[in-house]
Amino acid sequence: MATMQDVARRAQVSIATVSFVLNNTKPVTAATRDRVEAAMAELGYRRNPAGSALARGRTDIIALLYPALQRQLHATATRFFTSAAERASERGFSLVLWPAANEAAQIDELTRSGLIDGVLLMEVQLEDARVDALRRGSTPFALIGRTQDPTGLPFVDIDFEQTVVSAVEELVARGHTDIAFVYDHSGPTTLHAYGAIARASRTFHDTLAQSGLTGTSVDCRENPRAGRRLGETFRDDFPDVTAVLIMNELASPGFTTGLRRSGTAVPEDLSVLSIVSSETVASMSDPELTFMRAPAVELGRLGADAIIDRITAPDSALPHTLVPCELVPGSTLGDAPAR
Amino acid sequence: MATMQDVARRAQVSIATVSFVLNNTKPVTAATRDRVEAAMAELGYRRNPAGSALARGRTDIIALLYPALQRQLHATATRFFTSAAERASERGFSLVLWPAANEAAQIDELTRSGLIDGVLLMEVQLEDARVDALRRGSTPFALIGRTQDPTGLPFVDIDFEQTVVSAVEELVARGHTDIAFVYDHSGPTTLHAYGAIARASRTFHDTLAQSGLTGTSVDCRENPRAGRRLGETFRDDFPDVTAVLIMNELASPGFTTGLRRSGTAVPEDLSVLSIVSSETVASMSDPELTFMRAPAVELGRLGADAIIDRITAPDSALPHTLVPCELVPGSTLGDAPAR
DNA sequence: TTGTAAGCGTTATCAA
DNA sequence: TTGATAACGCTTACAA
Repeated sequence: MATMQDVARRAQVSIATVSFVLNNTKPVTAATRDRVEAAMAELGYRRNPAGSALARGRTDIIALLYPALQRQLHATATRFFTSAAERASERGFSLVLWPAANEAAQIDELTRSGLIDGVLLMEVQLEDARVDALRRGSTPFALIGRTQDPTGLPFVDIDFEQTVVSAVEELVARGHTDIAFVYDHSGPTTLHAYGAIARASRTFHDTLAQSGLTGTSVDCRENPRAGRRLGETFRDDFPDVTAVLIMNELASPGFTTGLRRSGTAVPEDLSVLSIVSSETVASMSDPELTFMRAPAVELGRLGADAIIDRITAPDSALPHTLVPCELVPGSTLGDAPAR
Repeated sequence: MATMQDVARRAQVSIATVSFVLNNTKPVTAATRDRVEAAMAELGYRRNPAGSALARGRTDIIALLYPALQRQLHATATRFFTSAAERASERGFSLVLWPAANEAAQIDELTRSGLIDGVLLMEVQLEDARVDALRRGSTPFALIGRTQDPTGLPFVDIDFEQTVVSAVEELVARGHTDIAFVYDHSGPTTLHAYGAIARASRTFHDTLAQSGLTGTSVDCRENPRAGRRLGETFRDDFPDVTAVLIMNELASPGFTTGLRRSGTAVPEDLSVLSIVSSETVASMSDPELTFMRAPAVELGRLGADAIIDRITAPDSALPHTLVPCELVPGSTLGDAPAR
């Protein structure tokens, strides 16, 4: 493994000069530059990141923290990741998924180690101990998601409010007046405390209230079987509901299965609109779900930009970016049945 | 951020002594050890990995290379990852998902950088340029998967041969004599050249041949819609087939949907057995798929052990471990219809 | 424009 | 049992 010293020797220059051409950090005559580059090529030289990190105090590595060990890494989340990684790479950083760092203590550990330059946090909860840990520390960070009060925090997030408003408007425009909102109500081990759920749910009720309507909240765990069970008894349990907003990607295909099995016609008897979902899962359902696509690719890019900006320009304005989901037509949305 | 020097000063010992207690690398009197540990605690000292890496020439970081930027990170793959990460952490290593290193050149880049101690490779193809690159280099590596001829390579993999044999036996025992095997035949951008497909397909035909039967290969892209289209015309296109072995997790729920839509009763008219799949996806199907579960958790652990053994004991025997999938009952397997 | 040399934080050898 | 000290590979004033 060739070192800078080797390159310098071969190019007959000092080690400093090699560094200058490698990093474009000082002007170098074309001739010397050529010699150095030739030497690097011949030796197959690669900068040793450990040495570089030690000298610069930076590693150009960003950790994406996702509770993958506890929660399932679902289709949408993986898109965030790949998109963010791609963007980071464009900007000269490596973004890696760090699975073993999802409690406050582990975050302390990771950030104080100096191994990484910044942290991108996913699956943020309304009250999130990890965010507190990051705040206390000095490692730059950004959130994909938001806490209860994200003032003073750099974040990018899905615009759940706007998404739900659009979704409800869509349903109301089609004449629906009795609408249910399905999501996982269970404790903080799943989505309960996640900002996503909290914001969407509140907006759902607020928006309906403004139209003089009231909505129903329905609980459903995040797996296809729970969705199916819900679907099977839905008509009996909620006879007046004509449209369902479901924010539970994993349960959604099961839900339509359950409806079909119990003889509930979709969308004739019941419209279903899945929000914050993806093509892959929506097309597993029968009929294919009309859904609102999570802007995973865009948010991934924005998230990467957010954390990299924090690192490279700590004084820049904090990003507070919200991106709504976009409606993708399917076969589960219809007009309210006549009464 | 406290350094060793700070700790040494505070504990009134030399920096070397601090290193000895930190790494348990030389005997130290209980008294001094206590002083040092106290100092570390008081200062909240953490070892700086960059310095350590530079001095030791090791980082204790393992990169899991998965073509996540090209292929979708599916449910089963994420289980591999989380399981491997957990095991690595138990053994004192960090295993991170490295998205931007899936071509030979990038692998050179990554391994020569010295940033990581080892590489765990997923989605291995029969002829895999990445494996060649790793062979040429000196970075320890292990495969989750196999090339055409894996002799001399450390690997753990699904026992596709055994899995398919069991699957076929199951179907034959139920009287099926006309069996189709569904998978994605398309080019190397998807599974085509992956060992998984090649091995399973060959075994499928061999096993049937031994029973004096012949099987049919059927092409289907890896997405739910392709599965559905296939299902919709399956009866017409393959009127004699009574059982389907499908190795295409993403397409499988769509396939049952297509069958149902075209009036093909499962399992009365057609049995379906999905191999190398997972609970999550199998239960999205209606009826729920009988499937053979990919041993993701076990293989993840074994993969982590494999690469860590290569790093810590380069002379140990090369692992050649195969683990078959296990049958999980569902509702899509039945006896062959009487003729 | 290029070179010298002092760090960056650890590890590990060699003495004491 | 402990302490000096020379690496490890790179960056970056400061000098020339």
